[in-house]
Amino acid sequence: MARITKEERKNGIISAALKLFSEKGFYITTIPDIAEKVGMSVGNFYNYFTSKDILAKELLIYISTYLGENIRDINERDISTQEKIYEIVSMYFNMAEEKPEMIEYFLRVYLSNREVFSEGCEGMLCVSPFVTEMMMFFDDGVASSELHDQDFFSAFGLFMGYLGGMVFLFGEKILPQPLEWYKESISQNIYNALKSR
Amino acid sequence: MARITKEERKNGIISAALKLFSEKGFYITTIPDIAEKVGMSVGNFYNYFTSKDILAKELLIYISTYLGENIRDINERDISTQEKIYEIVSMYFNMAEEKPEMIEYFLRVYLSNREVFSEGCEGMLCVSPFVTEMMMFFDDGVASSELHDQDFFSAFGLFMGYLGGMVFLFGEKILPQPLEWYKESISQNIYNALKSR
Amino acid sequence: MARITKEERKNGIISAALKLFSEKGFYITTIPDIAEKVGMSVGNFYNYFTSKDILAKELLIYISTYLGENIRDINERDISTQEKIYEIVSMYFNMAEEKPEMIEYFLRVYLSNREVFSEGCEGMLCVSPFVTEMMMFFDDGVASSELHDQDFFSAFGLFMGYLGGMVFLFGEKILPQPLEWYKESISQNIYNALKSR
Amino acid sequence: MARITKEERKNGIISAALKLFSEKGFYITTIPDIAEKVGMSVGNFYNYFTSKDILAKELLIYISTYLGENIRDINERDISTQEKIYEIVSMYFNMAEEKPEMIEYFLRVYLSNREVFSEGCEGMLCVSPFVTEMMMFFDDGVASSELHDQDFFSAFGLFMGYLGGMVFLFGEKILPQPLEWYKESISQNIYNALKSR
DNA sequence: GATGAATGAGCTTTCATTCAT
DNA sequence: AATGAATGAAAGCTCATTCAT
Repeated sequence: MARITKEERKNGIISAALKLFSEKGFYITTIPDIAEKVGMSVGNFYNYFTSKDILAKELLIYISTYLGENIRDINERDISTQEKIYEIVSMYFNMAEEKPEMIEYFLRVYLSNREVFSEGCEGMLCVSPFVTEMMMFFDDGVASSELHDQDFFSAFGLFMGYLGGMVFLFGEKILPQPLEWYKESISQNIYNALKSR
Repeated sequence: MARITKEERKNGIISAALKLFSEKGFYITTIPDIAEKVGMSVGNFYNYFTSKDILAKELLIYISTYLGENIRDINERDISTQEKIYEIVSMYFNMAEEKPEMIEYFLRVYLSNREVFSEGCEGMLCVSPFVTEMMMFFDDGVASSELHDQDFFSAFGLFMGYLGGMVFLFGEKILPQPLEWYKESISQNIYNALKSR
Repeated sequence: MARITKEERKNGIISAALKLFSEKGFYITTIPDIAEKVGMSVGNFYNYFTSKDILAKELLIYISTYLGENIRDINERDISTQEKIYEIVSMYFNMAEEKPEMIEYFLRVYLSNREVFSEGCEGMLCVSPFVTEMMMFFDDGVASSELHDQDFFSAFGLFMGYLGGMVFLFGEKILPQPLEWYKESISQNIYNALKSR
Repeated sequence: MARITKEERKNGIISAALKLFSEKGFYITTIPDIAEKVGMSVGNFYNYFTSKDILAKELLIYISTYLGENIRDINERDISTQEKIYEIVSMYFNMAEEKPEMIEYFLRVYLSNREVFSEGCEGMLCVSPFVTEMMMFFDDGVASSELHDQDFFSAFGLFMGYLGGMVFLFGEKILPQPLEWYKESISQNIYNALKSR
């Protein structure tokens, strides 16, 4: 009799909203749009998320957690830092191809609708699961003398800005090659930039 | 008797809109907001720009041209590629501090409101003055054997993604130091990533 | 406890809009006008009709159907064609006195706001229930040799143009007598014009 | 040095407005539209007509006068009433083909935008040059015993409603034949309806 | 006479959110 | 939990008309 649990309903909304927000943008996507995609009434939507903004914030935490977990998996492997860089780039690009809504949500919704996240996600609050894991990565690399000891944000901005930039170009259909194709050179560039001197 | 010319009026709108869009976002900013900031009636606004979307596109071209000109100035100087990198980073960070609305517009409005720019700014159409100049920079660097000969987008994504990422962190007030402070390490990182091997 | 059904709401709008459009014209009548007359919020209006134009088209079909049904009732009676003419004229004038909004909508909204009906009501699309019935009337009259066999539009234009013209004069308060008063002479004129020779 | 006289300017406006109003309707046509078509500034337009409504009324008088003159020419000819009917129908249809803006203005602007003409054109005030001439026509026909002595409006409504109806069908591109083609049968129908019995 | 920038009220339409059922 | 009709504020945009030049 497989009842749909509250948890499943919530996941359904998350999944639908993620797709719509990342495709059409936060303001273009309406609550009726989302409700329709889940197959649920508008009124009922509000039993799961008390506002559009709250939904956006939960989505952000959801993605950040997911990304963080993926990076932790890589961090925990017994491979060199250079190999880790390659793995993170691969994972990120893979996600951008397989589940583009996640990365696109980051780039298009989070990075640009400040007003939506200003209350409750100040600083890196909603994004910390992912940022923390990147910190671990750098610290490990520096500890093992594979990476140059530098300010975290200089390194973080390079890594994530670079990947974000590439995915943006990919999303705009500007890249002449598939994302896959750039993995090597990009990992190499990142490594060259960060390695100990 | 210092009449306000049509050109000046248009510039007034551009300047006001740039500020508002970059601060509050495209959808939160209303035409009445802009008109009020310029000190002009709503109706009159439409004598200068036929729609909100058109304004957004003209703004993009305006910024791209401005950025492109600044980069050309650097490109034309008789300095090493490594120094050019430093100059571009400086110029970019300087702009982010002095005229934050320009860079923020790029990051927050252009990069995320696809639907606004999809008609008329396909590909890199409205952004070409700036992109072209970055191409020149890379080509020159490769020609003089200072830079590693690689795919343009790999290099472009690194450079602009990195700078964009830093400015984003700066805008979010996450950076513990002023942007200025990062110029050296970031230029170095970029140079290390791109230099000939 | 006598809830208002969706159907009743829609009919309420139709009825209010019909009155307002026919009295004040399509462009002078605003959606707030209509909503207020139905006792409903502006927003809610759009749950029933997706645009002002759509409403206008549905209204036209509504009237055309209503008129068509009335003519069919007359067509099916076992009376002479001359009597049918009298009955149609009576019915039309009666309607113009009792439910003037219907005829006036035809004359004032449909006949003159081409741009509103150009998409979706091309030719006689939205008006066919009524036109079809008039065709039946003529065909029957010709078949029984009571009417002269002539081009349909020559006959249709006479009949409807004449009636429309009279109702227009009536609406302009130009007629010295009530519409009622003209029934005989007009029916006679029409019959004389169309009867077999 | 052929200066453009005030009169010529006014005629230019009349001609342009007539075309625009009849094609697009009164409310869709804007004063800037008209000014542009005449090649004149918006501000200057108001030196010739003090408002859009005034223009509409002057247009109506202009057309009514023109139509009246054409009918007088026919009335004054030494031909039978039946021939006069044919001549009037011909003239009217000819005008509808050659200068459609005039007839269309009558049908689409005057007949349906009551609010525009309600002040200043009450009753048949602005249309009297034309109506008067039609009255003469009927009176003459009755006096010579060619027409049945009946109420003026019964006859007028038939004549003008019929012609208007046909031109409407023509304008809607519903008629399978050119207007020309219907002249005979329509004149005959009108004569049959009105002739003395 | 001529210009056209300027005004501002008002229009159609949208949408997050509520709440009676 | 679930429904979806209802609200109403606010958005983008238009246009007749004015008036300083």
